[in-house]
Amino acid sequence: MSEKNGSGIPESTIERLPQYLRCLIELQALGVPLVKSERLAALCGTNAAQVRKDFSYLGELGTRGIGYEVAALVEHISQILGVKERRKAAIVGYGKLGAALHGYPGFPERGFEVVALFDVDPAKVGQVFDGLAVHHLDEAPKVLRELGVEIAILATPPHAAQLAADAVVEGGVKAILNLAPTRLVVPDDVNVRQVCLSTDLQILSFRLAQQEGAR
Amino acid sequence: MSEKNGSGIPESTIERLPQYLRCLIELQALGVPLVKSERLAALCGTNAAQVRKDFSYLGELGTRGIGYEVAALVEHISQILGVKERRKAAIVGYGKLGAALHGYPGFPERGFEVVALFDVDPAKVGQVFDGLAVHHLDEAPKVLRELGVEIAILATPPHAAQLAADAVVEGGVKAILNLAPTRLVVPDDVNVRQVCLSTDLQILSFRLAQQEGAR
DNA sequence: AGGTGTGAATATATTCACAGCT
DNA sequence: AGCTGTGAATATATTCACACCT
Repeated sequence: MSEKNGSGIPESTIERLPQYLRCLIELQALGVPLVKSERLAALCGTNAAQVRKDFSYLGELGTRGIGYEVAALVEHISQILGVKERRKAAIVGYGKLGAALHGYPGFPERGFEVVALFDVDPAKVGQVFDGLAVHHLDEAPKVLRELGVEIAILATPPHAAQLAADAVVEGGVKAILNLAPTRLVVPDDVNVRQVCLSTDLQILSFRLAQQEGAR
Repeated sequence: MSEKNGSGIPESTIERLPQYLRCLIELQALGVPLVKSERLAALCGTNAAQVRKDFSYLGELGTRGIGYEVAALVEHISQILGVKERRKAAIVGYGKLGAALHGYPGFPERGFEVVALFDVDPAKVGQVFDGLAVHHLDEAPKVLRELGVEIAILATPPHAAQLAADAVVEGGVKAILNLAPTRLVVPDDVNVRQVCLSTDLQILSFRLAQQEGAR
C-alpha cells in the first residue's frame, strides 16, 4: 500500500527527470530523433538500467529493438514536470544573490519567469531592475496574488527567511526555493526545497578529509 | 562486505551532518549545553530515531538518560567534515552569480575562504574586487597550486564549465562545486557536487502540477 | 524515569538478467 | 539481432521497539 508520491513515480526518479530533460533537449537541438537508454545514460552520468526503470514509471515510451523517440520523451517529461506552460516566480531578497538570480538565463529557458521582486531595504524598494520594480515585502501577499505567482525564490539573509516565507505563503504561493540556510516552517501544502551552498561545500570538505586520511 | 563510503558512515548520514552542525552551533550560541535527540530532530526537521542512528555511526557520543553534549558534538562533527581548519576556495566565472558568491557571508562563517577569482572576459581580468584580483582562467593551474586551493566553485555559463573544470583539475583541485547546469567529466579522484537551481524549480513545478491534478 | 544505542523490521532505491516486442 | 520493460535480487535508508546505561 505504498502510496509513494501521489503519482506512482518514485521521488528518486522525479529528481532525475530534469536531468534527463536537459540532455534530451540538447539531443533534440542536435537533430537526433532517437536515443537508446545506454546513450542517454552516458550523457546523464547514470546507467542504462536506471534510465529504463525510470522511464518505465512514466509509461511505455520506448520501442523494443529501437530506442526512445527524443521528441516524445521531451513532451512527456515536460508534461509530468508541469513545465509545458510558463510558471511565474518571484524573488524575495534583492541583494547580490537575488539580483544574480534575476538575471539567470536558465530560468526563462526552462519556462520560469521572474515577475516580481521584494525586499525590505528602503534603499532598494521602488528601484527598477530590468523592468521590474522592487516591492516592499509587506506588499508581497497582495502582489503575489494579483500576479498569480506560484513559486517564490528566497535569497534573504538567514534570519529574514522565515518572515519572507510567511509573507509568500500568505500570498498563496505553494512552492518555495530557499537559498537561505534556514529551516522554514510552512503549512503542509507548501513545498520547500532547500539549497544550501555551505552544506555542499562541507560535504566536499568531508570527501577531501577522507582522501587526506587515506593517503 | 559493504564498504559504504570509506569511513563506515553512510552517505545519507553525511548529507545530514552539515544540517546538524548548523543547529548545534546555534544551540551553542544560545548557551545550551545539552540536547536530546528529540529536540535536535525538531530543529533539523527529522525525527529522533534518525538523529540517534546518524550519531551512532560517529561513535557513542551521548549519555543515556541525559542526552548529547552540544560542544562535544560540534567538535566531533566538525572533525569528521574536515572543517576544523579553514579551507581555501576559488571562484571561477565572475559574472553576477560569481560576484554574489564572493560576498556570501556563509562561506567564511563555515570555514571556507575565497582566495582567488578567475574569468576569461578581458574586461574583468585584472580588476580587483574586495581585495582580490580576477585572474585569467589560463593562469588557474599555476595560481591554484601556488595558493594551495582545495575547492573550486564554478559559476560560468554552461558551455564554459567543462573548460573551467579542466583548468582547476590541472591546478590540483580535488573538489568542485558546479553551479552551471552541465555534467562535468573529471578524473575519479575529483569530487563534484552539482547544484542546479533550474532542476530544483522543475521539481517544485512537478509538485505544483501534482496538487493541481489532485484538486 | 528518562534518555541513548542498536538489532530487527520495513521501506525505498538500484542493479541484474532475461522475457518479450519489433 | 537489438533494445526495451520488468520481475527478482541486492543494496541502502528509515523507522520501530526495546535492551541498556545513568
